[in-house]
Amino acid sequence: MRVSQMFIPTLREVPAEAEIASHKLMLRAGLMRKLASGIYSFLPLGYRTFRKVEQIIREEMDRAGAQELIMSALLPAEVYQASGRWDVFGPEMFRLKDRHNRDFCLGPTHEEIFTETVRNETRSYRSLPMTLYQIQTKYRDERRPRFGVMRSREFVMKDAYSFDRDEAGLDISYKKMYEAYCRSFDRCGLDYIVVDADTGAMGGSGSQEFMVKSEIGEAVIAFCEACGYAANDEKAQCVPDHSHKDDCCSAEMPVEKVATPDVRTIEELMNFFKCSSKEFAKTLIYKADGKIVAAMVRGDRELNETKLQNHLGCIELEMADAETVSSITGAAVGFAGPVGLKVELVADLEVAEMKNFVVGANETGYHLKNVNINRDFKASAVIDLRNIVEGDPCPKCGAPVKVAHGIEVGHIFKLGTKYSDALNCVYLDENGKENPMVMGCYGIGVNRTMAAVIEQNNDDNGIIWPMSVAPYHVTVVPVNTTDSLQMEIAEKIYSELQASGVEVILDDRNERPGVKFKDMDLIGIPVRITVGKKAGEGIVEYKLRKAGEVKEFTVEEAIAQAKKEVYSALGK
RNA sequence: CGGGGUGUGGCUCAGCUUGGUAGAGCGUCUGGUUCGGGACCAGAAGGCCGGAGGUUCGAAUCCUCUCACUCCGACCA
Repeated sequence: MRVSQMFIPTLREVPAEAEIASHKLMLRAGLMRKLASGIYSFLPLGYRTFRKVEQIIREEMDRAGAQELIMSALLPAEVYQASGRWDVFGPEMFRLKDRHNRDFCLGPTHEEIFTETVRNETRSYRSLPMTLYQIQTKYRDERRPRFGVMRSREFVMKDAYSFDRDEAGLDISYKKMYEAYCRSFDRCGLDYIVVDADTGAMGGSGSQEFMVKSEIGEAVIAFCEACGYAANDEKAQCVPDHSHKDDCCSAEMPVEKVATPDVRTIEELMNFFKCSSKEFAKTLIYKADGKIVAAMVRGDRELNETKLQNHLGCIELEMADAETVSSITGAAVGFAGPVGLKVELVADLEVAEMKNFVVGANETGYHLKNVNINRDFKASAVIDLRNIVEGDPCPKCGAPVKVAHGIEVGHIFKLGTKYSDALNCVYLDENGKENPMVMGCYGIGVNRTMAAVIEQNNDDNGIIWPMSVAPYHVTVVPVNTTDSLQMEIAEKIYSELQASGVEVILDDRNERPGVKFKDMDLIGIPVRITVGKKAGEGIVEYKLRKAGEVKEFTVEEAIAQAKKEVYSALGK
């Protein structure tokens, strides 16, 4: 295609709404435009890359034996009502009514629909195992759409569902998907890490997330370079720190009540007591499905709500409001403590290691000193409750872990029989006996994957597409379009590459060379062949977007090199 | 959902405090000079200043309401 004819509305300036590299670049390079908060249109260049990402995923799913189908985005309420998720989703779900006033929604995810479809059509053990997938648009009315296409309200997801006879079968299906995911993300040129994830309220026997390491990632991951352990922070286990065990003050001292007017936060306490935040224990009051519970972590730690939620087995967990806190503790917020508290109390492992620490006195303006677990209060459970932090010992090997942010591009999940039980999706075994199918579900965010590729592959000048997902492989840039010799050579390179199956564009715009170079760098075409001054000698310039240095080739050499470059990168 | 910020031509923004009938740069169009990293000259088009109401002789500017976008937080199968 000739650039003069193409719809590539590049921007010189960064639109004010964009914060992160991929969002800025997707707008500047003319890949997409915003329609409303969290809703985007893909323009031709962006859509080419989008389809390439999609196609890579499709090929790898097919290779793994999964079968593609497509379901409607517009779904009747009944299916979600049957699984109970019509209410669970709440305002996240886009809901609408048809002319008969029947409830519909725009599908936020499709577990129910797949389960129902398979239930209705499949009865025999002979049909299993089976994995189905679709690449389809999802709708979620996110509270806070963010970062362009990273967290949007309309997005395309590849979602796959496996149906097996038993757990052993699920393990095999799951492993195939794991491998397909690795291959997909490898082919997209992503640097990613697979982490153990929390299965949470979904139940199930295991779950992993594919994370692209990036500072802008919303997920926190802990990983160990020594043994390869990696987990989402919701899941990462914290090993208690025993280093305080042998401290000088190991003898339990008598409790002292200390007046601490207006000293509420950990920081204020540190100043008041002149000691480190490790000498305090925080008591946090939560509402778990309406029931009040207290949770304790060391003063310098953050409570991990997922861990608490899993322990309590509750659906909804939120911090209690100030009113509830004072009615439970009898004191203003900031003075809660475990001693004499009349609600269930869960303590972090570390709290059990602490001696003679400071807690709130459940009386406004007072704290208690020299408090000890078991002597002064009892916890209903002592479990891992806190967030892991950089340098904590790895739960597998003990080496210090690293903590990084990640973009979740894929999630694979062993569902077990949660949905098949709920929706009665069963098969008949050899003995004619009914068994629930054992399911797995597997998702990849296509738009998000595309954005993650940009996030990892860019510089000050723009995007640096890996060949596999570049909208075009090669761009031919005649420096001066009024020079007929330059144009002639450029046309020749263009048509020969095109004939060889290389996706090539010709920047025939009558613009100054600087404008064309800037634009081509911005849109990130991997190979640039510049036809300039030395056209008369049959010499052109050859430059890779990612490398920077310019090589001089004859026209034939340049064509051959470009073909080689493209073919080898695509594994042809 | 709580707290902040911003809405002025396609993009980036000024003007608002102290009301007087809308500006710059970039982009676009025309003509010309140019042609190796976002050129120059000349000319032109394009905005009921997010919307509604109010105050006023007069509102982009002040007041009220509302909508949208955005950031921080909470939340996130």
